[in-house]
Amino acid sequence: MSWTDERVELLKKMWGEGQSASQIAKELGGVTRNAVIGKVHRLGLSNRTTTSSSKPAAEAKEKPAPKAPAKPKVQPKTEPARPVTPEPVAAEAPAVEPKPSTHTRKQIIPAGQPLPPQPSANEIPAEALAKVNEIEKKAKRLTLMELTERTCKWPVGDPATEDFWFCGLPVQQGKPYCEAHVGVAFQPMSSRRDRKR
DNA sequence: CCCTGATTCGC
DNA sequence: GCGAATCAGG
Repeated sequence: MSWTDERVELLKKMWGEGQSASQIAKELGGVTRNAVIGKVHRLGLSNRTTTSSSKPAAEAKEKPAPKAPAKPKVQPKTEPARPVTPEPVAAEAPAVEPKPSTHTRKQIIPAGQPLPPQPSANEIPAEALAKVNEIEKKAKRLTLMELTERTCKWPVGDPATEDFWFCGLPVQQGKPYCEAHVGVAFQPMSSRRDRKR
């Protein structure tokens, strides 16, 4: 297989969408993820919002923009870090914690469903739930038979209905669910402290 | 172990 | 230009 315009176009598109090199390679067929990555680099479109790792920015290799005048902004710290509200860390929060989240919660748990390890009727972080909702839209919607060692086995819908499927997204290493579902499935039981935003 | 992207270097 | 091998990191 060679890099035809079509294939390159698809590559660009998918890469732009944040698809992983392996996924792109799978889609294209006839090439490995290495080939895809190699091509991506040759095309010059490398960095993007990667899912993990990579090089933060140890490099101070500034590419002087065409007209960008040098900006001697000497950052003492590499981390832009979020300006933490200068608040004298008193004891624990005075109890009631602000609940900005809109409770437009949709009942995602019908009834009599053999749900996986759910934190009882516990209160799952609204954020985690929101995350789940989002990814469920992109879920692979696999059937029981289609599940593999690496597909999220989180069930969605009512098993007694046609509207039932398994997430199917790539699982979190080790766990049986994808990242989002792991988030709601495994609650440390006491992780109620602040959120990192 | 699985996965990710980055780089190298012979072809 | 290509991409397997290898590397580095999660």
